[in-house]
Amino acid sequence: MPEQWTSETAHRRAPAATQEDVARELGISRTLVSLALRDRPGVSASMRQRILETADRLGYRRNSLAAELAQRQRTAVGLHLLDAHNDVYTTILSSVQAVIAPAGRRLVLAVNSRSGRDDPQPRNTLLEANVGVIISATSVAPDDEVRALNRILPVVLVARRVEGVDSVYVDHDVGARAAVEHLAGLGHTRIAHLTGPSFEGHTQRRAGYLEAMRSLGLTPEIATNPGFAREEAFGAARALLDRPASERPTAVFTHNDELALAVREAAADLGLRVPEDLSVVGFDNSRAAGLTGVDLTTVDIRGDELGRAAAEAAIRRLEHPGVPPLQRGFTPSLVVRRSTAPPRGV
Amino acid sequence: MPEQWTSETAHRRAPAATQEDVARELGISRTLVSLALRDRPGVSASMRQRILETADRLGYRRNSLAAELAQRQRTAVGLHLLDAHNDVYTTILSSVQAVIAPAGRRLVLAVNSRSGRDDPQPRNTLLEANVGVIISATSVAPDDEVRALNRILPVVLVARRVEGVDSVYVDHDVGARAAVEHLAGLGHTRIAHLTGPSFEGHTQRRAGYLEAMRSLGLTPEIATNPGFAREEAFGAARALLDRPASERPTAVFTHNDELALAVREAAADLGLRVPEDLSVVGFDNSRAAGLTGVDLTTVDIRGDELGRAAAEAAIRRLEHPGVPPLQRGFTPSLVVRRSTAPPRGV
DNA sequence: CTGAAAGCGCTTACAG
DNA sequence: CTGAAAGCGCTTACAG
Repeated sequence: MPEQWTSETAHRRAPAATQEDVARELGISRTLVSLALRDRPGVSASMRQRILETADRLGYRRNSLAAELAQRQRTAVGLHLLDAHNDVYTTILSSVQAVIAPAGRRLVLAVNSRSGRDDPQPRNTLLEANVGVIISATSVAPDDEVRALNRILPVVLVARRVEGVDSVYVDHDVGARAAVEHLAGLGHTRIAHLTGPSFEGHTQRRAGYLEAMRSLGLTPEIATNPGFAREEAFGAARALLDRPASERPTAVFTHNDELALAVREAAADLGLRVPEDLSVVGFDNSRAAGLTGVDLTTVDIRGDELGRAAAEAAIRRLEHPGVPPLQRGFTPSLVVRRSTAPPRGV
Repeated sequence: MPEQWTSETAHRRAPAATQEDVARELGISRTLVSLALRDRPGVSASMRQRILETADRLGYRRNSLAAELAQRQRTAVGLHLLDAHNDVYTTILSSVQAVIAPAGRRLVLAVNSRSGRDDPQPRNTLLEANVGVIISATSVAPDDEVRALNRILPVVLVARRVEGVDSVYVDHDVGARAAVEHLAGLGHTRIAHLTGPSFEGHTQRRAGYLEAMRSLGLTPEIATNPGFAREEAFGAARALLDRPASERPTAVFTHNDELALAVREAAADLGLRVPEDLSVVGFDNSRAAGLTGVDLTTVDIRGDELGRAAAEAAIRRLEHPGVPPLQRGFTPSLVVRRSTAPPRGV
């Protein structure tokens, strides 16, 4: 602290009171204070009462970090998010919070600095923050790395499945197939897929698309975008659509809703109407997809159930470290809204 | 830990290596290890090299919580959010992260359990998590409580101004005035305001509305919704619109974009088109407002600048505890999109 | 019921 | 350049 501030006592804060302070005030031992504050047996009712009052009067706040250190425990939950802008992650975040907070645990958050890229920093922050478990809602690391991390600190995977690691997963391929079949059922044949970067945890949607196209006897076309965020997908989306009507796909199925939003924008930019000129199906059923005026047909991964289940799995892992890995699957379902229709001339 | 897991060694994790382990391995003192690991002077180059290698080999991870305790420092940043579903908060969250993470600090997150209500838990969690500063993006507590908290632990307010407390604020009344004047300029006279619960930090928008209406010689009408979230505002929005055309407001200005979204939905439900039958102006310029198909006219509070500025203020406060309170204002600006038009018959 | 002591993983004077 | 000791705020055996 620089010398020049030393005189500004107005903004100085008194150091927080500790158990030591409470004990000294009462002329008793720290042990008693600790016990009383945590409502543990071994303190007389009257003494407990006096301790509580004094603690209150002194403005005592428990330092839960010191407590954890002393207890050789890790009670905090780390949450690793790929991208805080995508509201699927936000939904997951708040449903995780909805379970973690009432359980009296703290949530340490780490977000990748750049969407759609791997980034070692969040993981390190979480490891050093002494969390007891990491909920990972980012499918960017290879399976082996996930397993390696899981050997150091328990990991709970969200929307992804890795053998040997707690996984609250989604059958992405089932969802992708439903999307393609919906489109084909409408009469589309030129159904393109806009995908994101090829991380190991992210290939299932594309695989489902390919498989569905193949089994329907249709020719797949895949365009790849370097990231997962809407803002950086406009170019790829436009490139996909900017060609003669006879060659242009009549429907686009995207890796996630963010990319679908970009496709809608690109379509609007090219004067194509959705769904009259172009059908669009997203993935995730993010909050944005359901907005009046957006009305995006999409595959619902039930982000809030996923988040809740992940948080519960995290707490379970913390309470029973030795329990076998959880593998809990959710089946996604197609939500048909207004961004899909039969192609022109059908 | 229950007895039955004791045998499941497969899922056991070895306790993390400590500086002590590294020191023992090398037959040196902990001091040296600590110094070398933090790149401090006082260790020979060769010894430092050996320490780093050994630490690496042992999979040593610094326990930054223990380090903070020993350093009598609080380096973590707490972020208190009102509602993780509203994407203004999400925007703030990610811009805060964008500053905090590169600074090597950890972010502890606390979110109110129920939107639009006061909730003591997040504050307590943050206090016990030993954060050094709380960035508060929730205007729900009275000014005095904010000051009281600020006396215990430095607070940085987002989108709100309280004297004596670091504030990265917005002139909400200026924004409200701009919204009303825009509407009046289009020819509207029956301009209603849909507001949220009356917390002390939340009255400026309404005050700006009232003042603008008064100075334009128009009769204000205020409807109150019990919360700030879209999901719980449909009823109030519908009640506001469900009356004969001659008595119905031709324009609604809402406390935030979430409420504006609810108004749009209620309008659609009643068969009213936006903007032909009803103009809607929101507040915040959330991500949703800018989506193609939503195109909401709104007041931009520059959530990302706000978040960044708040995070910088937080770091400044941590580094220079005695510095006088920051009061940094942002002027909001109206973003005209497609949800506003002249009223029918003008 | 109450207290003295040791320890969690780390850092910081203080000696040598 | 290196190490022994004390301490951060807390908890946990262990005695009395």
